[in-house]
Formats: sequence, C-alpha cells, structure tokens
Amino acid sequence: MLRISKLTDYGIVLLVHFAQRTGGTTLTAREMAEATELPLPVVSKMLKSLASADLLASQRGSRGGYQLAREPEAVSVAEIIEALEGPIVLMECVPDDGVCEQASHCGLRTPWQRINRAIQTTLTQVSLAELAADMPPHHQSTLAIA
Amino acid sequence: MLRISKLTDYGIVLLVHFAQRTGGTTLTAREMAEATELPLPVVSKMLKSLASADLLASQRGSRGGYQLAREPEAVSVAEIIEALEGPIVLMECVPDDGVCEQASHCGLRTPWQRINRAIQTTLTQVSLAELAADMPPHHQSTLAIA
DNA sequence: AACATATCGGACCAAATCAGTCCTGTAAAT
DNA sequence: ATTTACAGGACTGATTTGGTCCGATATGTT
Repeated sequence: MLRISKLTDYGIVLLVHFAQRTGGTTLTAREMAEATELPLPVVSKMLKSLASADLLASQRGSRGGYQLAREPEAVSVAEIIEALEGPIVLMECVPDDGVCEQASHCGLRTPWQRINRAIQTTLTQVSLAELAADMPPHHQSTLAIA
Repeated sequence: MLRISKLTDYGIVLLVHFAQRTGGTTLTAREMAEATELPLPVVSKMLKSLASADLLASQRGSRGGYQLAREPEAVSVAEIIEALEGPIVLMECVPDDGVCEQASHCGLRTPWQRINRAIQTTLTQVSLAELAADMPPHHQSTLAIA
C-alpha cells in the first residue's frame, strides 16, 4: 500500500535531475531521456504532466525545453505527488446509498483525519532540494511506495 | 496516491464491525455479509485473509465462525494494512543495473526514510478500537486512500 | 517563406493489477 | 452420515497503469 506509481516515480527522478543541475538550465525531453536512460516517450509524457502542474516551466520551439518553475527548496514532495496522482487522502466515507448521512460531523472523522493529516504533513515537510541532495545522480527509479 | 484497495477497505469495515460487538462474539461469513451488506463471496474471501494474517481467529465446522484474535486496542491500522497489502514502504532505490551501489549508506537514505517512518508511525498509533469508536456502524466502505 | 526543433494534447494499446466468483477439500458438531 | 463452516485455490472480467504514437502549434534559423 501507499504505493506510488512508476510514472510518478519517474516524475520525481526527472525533477531531482533538474534540481541537481545548478542554475535554471533548460533541458529538452531528449536530453532528459538520455540523462535518465528512460525511454523518450515516457520522459516526454511526464515532462508534459509536470509542466501542466506548474512544477516545470516549458518553452516551445527550437531552443525550447523545460526548467524548474521554482527553486527546489520551494517544492514539496506532497506537491509533486499530488500533482501527479491527485489528492493525498487516506479515507473517504462512502455509505450504502452513496450519500454520507453523517456528513456534518464526518469532516472531523478523527482517526482517519489524523492519519491523513500526518502523512500530508510529513510529505509537505520534505522538499525537492532535500531529495536531490540525498539521491545519487543517475538513479532512474527510486520507486515503490509500497 | 496512498490509495488503499477496495478489498482492504472491506477488510477494515469487517474488523470494525467485529470490534463494535462487545465480547468475543463469533460470527460467520454469512452473518458478516448480511451485517455489512457486502456480497458473501467477498466477505468470505476477506475473512479468510484476515484469519490467515492472524487478525481474526477462525473456527471451523458447524457453530464455527470468526472472532477477533485480539482486543481491538491491540490492533493497529498499520498492522491491518500491512496484513492486507504488504509492507508500508514509500520508496526503495532501484538503480540502472538493478543493484544499488550505495546500498551501504542507502539504508539511511534520509528523506524517504523519514517519510516512511512518519507514515508508519502514525499508522501504528491508531488502533482498531479508535476506528470502531469513531465509525458509525453500517458503513460498508470507508474507502479511498487517494 | 520555408524549415527544423520542441512542446502540447490527445488517442491509443498492451500488460498488469484488482475485484469478484466459484469450486473442491477439510474440520467440527449433531 | 449429514450439515455447517472455514481453507485454499483457480479463474474471469473490469479497471488501471505503463508506454507509444501522432497531428497541431509555437519558436527560432536560414
């Protein structure tokens, strides 16, 4: 459980790679594919996702490419994961009839809320910069939120 | 992300149901299916899983059934999730050649370790009893670690 | 203007996983 | 013996995921 998808993992690897280049260097999908040794179509797809999530800034045309939209310190793991796989929520109540009757006090559904909040918090506290500092360059996968 | 599978969710619902019955009442798969309004085969399957994970104790034959193997206070959410979907680990390193060269200092791969530990900790701190106390009886799903 | 280089935004497909069913065997009680 | 239940799989359909590909658009160069 808590499994991160392979694609999300690739996305993280790509971001880490960007973070490890000093300065706002612009890199093309092809360059990233070579650097990470991942198939170009996949890299391309993920870069697009990351760009549309505003984690990367893109520039079209010749001399185009991607670069980090922000400083690595200002990007949290929570953001990355949320961008690539939707909200980080552990439980949601879905009663028999599809409508939660307890909806009112449900927002405070304590134990799950506690869990969600805790996970959210830790994920928010770790920045891309920390990942980059810690991760040996060249890993093409870090995978497996199991 | 952090998605819990539907089956695991059912498993939790079943456990909560047991926890909400006072005393170590024995219930059959059929009774559980009726109580939770979930299809019998599914309930049966999950009860078997829970039993083989030693979260439930089973008794065969007529007058058989299942009951909690332990007090609800002594069962953590971490345990339940691990039993039903394997280890709760967020990241594992898998470099190009399949063998992690940094294996030595890799065990301390800080940021991910930190994240994993935090998640593990919160999940361990919440008990089945707390879930049961907080969850209205009858929910047949609590789902969606999104 | 024409061309080359890149991203953009999809559609698309194969493979793996998940959810759910079903069947045969075995244990226990009457 | 017969009935009641769990045990342990195999099996299938649906969904999700991983990965590919293509046409359109934007930008710089000649």
